[in-house]
Amino acid sequence: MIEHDIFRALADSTRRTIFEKLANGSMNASMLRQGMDISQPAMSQHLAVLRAARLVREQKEGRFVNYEVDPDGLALIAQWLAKYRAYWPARIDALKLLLKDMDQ
Amino acid sequence: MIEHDIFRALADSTRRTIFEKLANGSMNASMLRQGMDISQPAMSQHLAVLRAARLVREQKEGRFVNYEVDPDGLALIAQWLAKYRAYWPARIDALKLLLKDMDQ
DNA sequence: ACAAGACATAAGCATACACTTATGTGATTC
DNA sequence: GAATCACATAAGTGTATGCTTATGTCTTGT
Repeated sequence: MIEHDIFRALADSTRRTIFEKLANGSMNASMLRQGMDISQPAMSQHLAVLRAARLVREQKEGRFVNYEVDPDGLALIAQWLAKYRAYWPARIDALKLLLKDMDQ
Repeated sequence: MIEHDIFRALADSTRRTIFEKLANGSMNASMLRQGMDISQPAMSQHLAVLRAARLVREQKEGRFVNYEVDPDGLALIAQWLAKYRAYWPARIDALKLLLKDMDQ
């Protein structure tokens, strides 16, 4: 189940950090490691988990592998969230923000 | 970190099922167990995790404890998701629906 | 061709987690 | 007021998970 993979992938704070980094621009695994105090295999394993969850996708470039955010994963979260829209109170600032951003 | 609690809580399929049940109407723990093949302590522990993540809140009624969806948790997911709005493909129906609902 | 670099995979290990059984707590019923 | 019910908590256990070190694969540079 992809839904399970997504939430499991995001349950780890290191993977959330990696994802956030990629959201600010595509990077290869070595660049991602910079300033993260994480071994090369650990990074590779985290990226594999994020890939399985479709939160990230790879693009091989020679001996480098460029990683970028995969919109599919985010779309699936949005879909999951949309199921519960009946519970979103209109007052919540986060949602207003959301609305504003999507309006343009 | 509440963000961590939320994703960790949703990483478990049993807890997602519980949450989905509650989204269809408030229930106490015993009612939630029906048709779920889960022990009473296990249910209690799952509800504690969902509570810590602010995905669910309790309302004590005598010796019963009624559980309902807590919009705060959902709002926090929406907030998290909003950070990556640049990557949301415009085509996604779930998001369009979302937008429409929030517009009124 | 060979050395080195970028990354993936394998195997082992310590910790986290979801479950179990047992017990505790507070509210209701008889 | 004693038994029962609804639920929480404690303690123990097997499995999942995230890490490590070691090694493999493919590409690039010389």
